[in-house]
Amino acid sequence: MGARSHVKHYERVEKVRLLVVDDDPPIADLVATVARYEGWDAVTAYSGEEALRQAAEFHPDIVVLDLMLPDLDGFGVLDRLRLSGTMVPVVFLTARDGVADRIAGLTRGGDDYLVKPFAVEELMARLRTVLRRSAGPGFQRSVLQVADLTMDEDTREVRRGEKLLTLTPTEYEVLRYLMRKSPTVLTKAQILDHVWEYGFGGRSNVVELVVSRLRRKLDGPDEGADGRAPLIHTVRGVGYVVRQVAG
Amino acid sequence: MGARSHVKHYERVEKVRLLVVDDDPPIADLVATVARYEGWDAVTAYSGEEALRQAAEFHPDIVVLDLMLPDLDGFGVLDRLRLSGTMVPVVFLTARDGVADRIAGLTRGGDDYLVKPFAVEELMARLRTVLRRSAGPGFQRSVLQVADLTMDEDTREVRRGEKLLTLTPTEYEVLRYLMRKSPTVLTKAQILDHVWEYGFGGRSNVVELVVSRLRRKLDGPDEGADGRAPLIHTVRGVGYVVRQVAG
DNA sequence: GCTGTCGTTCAGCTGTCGGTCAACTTTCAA
DNA sequence: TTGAAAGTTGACCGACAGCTGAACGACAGC
Repeated sequence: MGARSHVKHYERVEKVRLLVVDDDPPIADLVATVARYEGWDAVTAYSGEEALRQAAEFHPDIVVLDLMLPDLDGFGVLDRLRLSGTMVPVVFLTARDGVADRIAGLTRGGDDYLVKPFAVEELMARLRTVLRRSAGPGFQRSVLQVADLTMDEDTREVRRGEKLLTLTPTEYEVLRYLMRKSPTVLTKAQILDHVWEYGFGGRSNVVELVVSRLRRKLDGPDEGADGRAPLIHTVRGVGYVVRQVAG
Repeated sequence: MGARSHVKHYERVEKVRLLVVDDDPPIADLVATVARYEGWDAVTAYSGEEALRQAAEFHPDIVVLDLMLPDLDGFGVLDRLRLSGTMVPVVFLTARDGVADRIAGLTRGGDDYLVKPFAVEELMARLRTVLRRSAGPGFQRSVLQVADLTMDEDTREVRRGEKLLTLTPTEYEVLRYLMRKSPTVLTKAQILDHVWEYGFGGRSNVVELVVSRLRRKLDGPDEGADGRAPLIHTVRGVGYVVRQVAG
């Protein structure tokens, strides 16, 4: 990745060790693959017992834990993890209309949760946040910056120069992904795969549409007067990229 | 958290050392996790004997002590702690309809108590208060401030500018949590998990409702005349945040 | 026991968001 | 030069998150 020098947050020296627990192998593998692609060490477990074994052997820094497991459920796994003395932070996965009430309480200790189906970038962002927070007090803010465009991932403030921008959730996610990968060119398929929930059927011009709306907010509605130099560039036949100069 | 300069209270240089004693591991771990999340050093003990051992080794600055313990009960632990000469402050945990009267005498020395089930923010607030008090006479007031909104955690006075506001307990807790974490955006789940008692099932629009009432009290009922610039902002799809400028 | 306060549930309303569609523009190759 | 493919954007609308009035039950103070 190399081009991450613009990401001014706490960077671990050693690889992050991630344990993914989900009884649905494709999901577990998807998450593990994305994490490895980010440079992390990732292992998977498809059951509660396997998860406990892996946790004991692998000593993960963070765990992604599905609540719905064949043998021991997510809460059981968590209890036994805690009983064994480990304080490893956990991000839970849960079905949308599943046990909504049982979700209450999951964000108390700095852990977090996500409903399925989730978007991969969303999950990775939560994992990074939880890791940063659990790294101790005085942890660094995570601020992405490209040219005069800044994004504070804690306050969700996005600024072009001094001007504060108001982005919708989707716009925010797309821009974050583009900024994080800047100055790499991303295909529309990549953006779709990372920002939208896995299993999103509609393949249309959603990405183009969101980019269009983003450009208007970033550069100003009027090209001439208020307009600044565009930051999101189209690479025809390939995709989009955020960087200062045209490419 | 870097951006906590608006919290004008006594800040320790070294980490606070907390010992949590509860025979229910999930509860003890919950408290320990939250404390670590706040940047404290925390250890747990699941029995009276273990508590005494930990106290001798770990030299905590403060102790959270459940009264109901398998071997030695909370009073016993306290007695032996005091016999060993330590004056470490203690915050007791007790069942709701437990021995409320016997507790009363215990809170003399600057100690405090809380009935189970409690809300984690409530517990952390008490711990901070007790710590501040035990830091000696002439301890600093803890006053939270965001823009012209101030909250005195000792007197529970909340002011918008000069105007004194009257908040209900729940409103006070929600606002305190929001102010303490300002300018970070908090999800409704986080607020629910931290301000309400653990084990609170009600997964509804309580948070929205409290925020709605808070806004009316903070900004004035009438948007135009008496109305001030809103301080609590909705971040659609995410949660709420308290800060001066719109986000 | 009565009364007022507080917290919660419920339900209706409203505005926002995100997606589809289609018309329009730009780019590029033949 | 011209046509097709790729990209852009305006118009539209269904779904739903969030807001709030109303009502109710629990509880504390008198």
